[in-house]
Amino acid sequence: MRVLFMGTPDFAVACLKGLVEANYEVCAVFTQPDKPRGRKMVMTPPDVKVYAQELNLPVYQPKTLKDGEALEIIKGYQPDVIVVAAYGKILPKSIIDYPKYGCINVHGSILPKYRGAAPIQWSVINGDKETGVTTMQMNEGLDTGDMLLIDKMPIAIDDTTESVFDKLAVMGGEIIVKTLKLAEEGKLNPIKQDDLKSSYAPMLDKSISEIDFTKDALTVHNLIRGLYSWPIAQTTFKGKKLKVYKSALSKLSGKVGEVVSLEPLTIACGENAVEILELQLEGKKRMDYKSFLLGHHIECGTNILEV
RNA sequence: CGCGGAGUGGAGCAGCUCGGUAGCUCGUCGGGCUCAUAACCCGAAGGUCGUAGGUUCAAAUCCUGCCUCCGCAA
Repeated sequence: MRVLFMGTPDFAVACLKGLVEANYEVCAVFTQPDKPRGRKMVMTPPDVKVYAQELNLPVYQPKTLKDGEALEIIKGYQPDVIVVAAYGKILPKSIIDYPKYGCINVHGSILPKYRGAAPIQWSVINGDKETGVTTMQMNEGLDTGDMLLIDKMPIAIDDTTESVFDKLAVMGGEIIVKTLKLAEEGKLNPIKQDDLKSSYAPMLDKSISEIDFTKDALTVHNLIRGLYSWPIAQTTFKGKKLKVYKSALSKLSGKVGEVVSLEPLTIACGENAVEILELQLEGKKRMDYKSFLLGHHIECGTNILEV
């Protein structure tokens, strides 16, 4: 089975890796164009490109798939199936319909929940106890294709978006191989998505990263771990941005924003409190709460929102 | 040249405005107290103050270049 792969970030790398290690013939890889990143705007290639080049696979980074050019390239490889994982571009019908087995997408949620760009992030932010990966037969809609296989896993209270990503990526690499195998054997059983149960998980942006301590501790904690490792939940301390990298739930309580313990640093929320374990003040390095307290002697009872 | 913050013993910070031989909290090491301790008491080690120059009798502190880290913006 000739596979053409499309994907961009590390999540997609795991899928590609799964295919390669299962000895599928990956004929070519499509990924997003290199983009400038970081403070110095250095052009950085997507993770998938780096990995594909290690394997000496041909890599294509078209700006768009909508002109006929991409389709021509694809036709040149005559793939039996196109596997898409976190590619970040909409595929036109002409491409979706081209391969014998169509286009199969690996999605980081239990569809139809969390269609869209950031399913994993939102499942953590919302405090879901379970998530998973779904493979689907792509159609023209946004993650609306018929579901092929689903694999589930629990989300622990101390999981972060990053840790869930890692686990789901591995599962993604496995489920896509299973899916292709069943496809070849004609044993797939596509199931229509129930649109009424669907939800949308839009790309994250920094506008939601401000911590609202009036919410209950669990909500705050979910935001912190859901935004890890990007864009990181934040609050304000002495007029400067304070990013919170890691937190845990505390049984203590107090007025909103009040420091109720220093061991560890614990801030009261609308209900209960969160332990702030790792943080970073604007202009400073990321550090644990202990180091932070050495340089900023804060006392119990201080309202962190008012200093 | 996108905007801004920062580089001070192992860690986190103060000192820099008003130049004059380095301080705080913690850690480390030694000793003491204690049934015991991450608690307490006494003592010790450890710093070319990012780097290269300049001004000066004298610079962590003022001026200039460079390096590195970080926040914002992209």
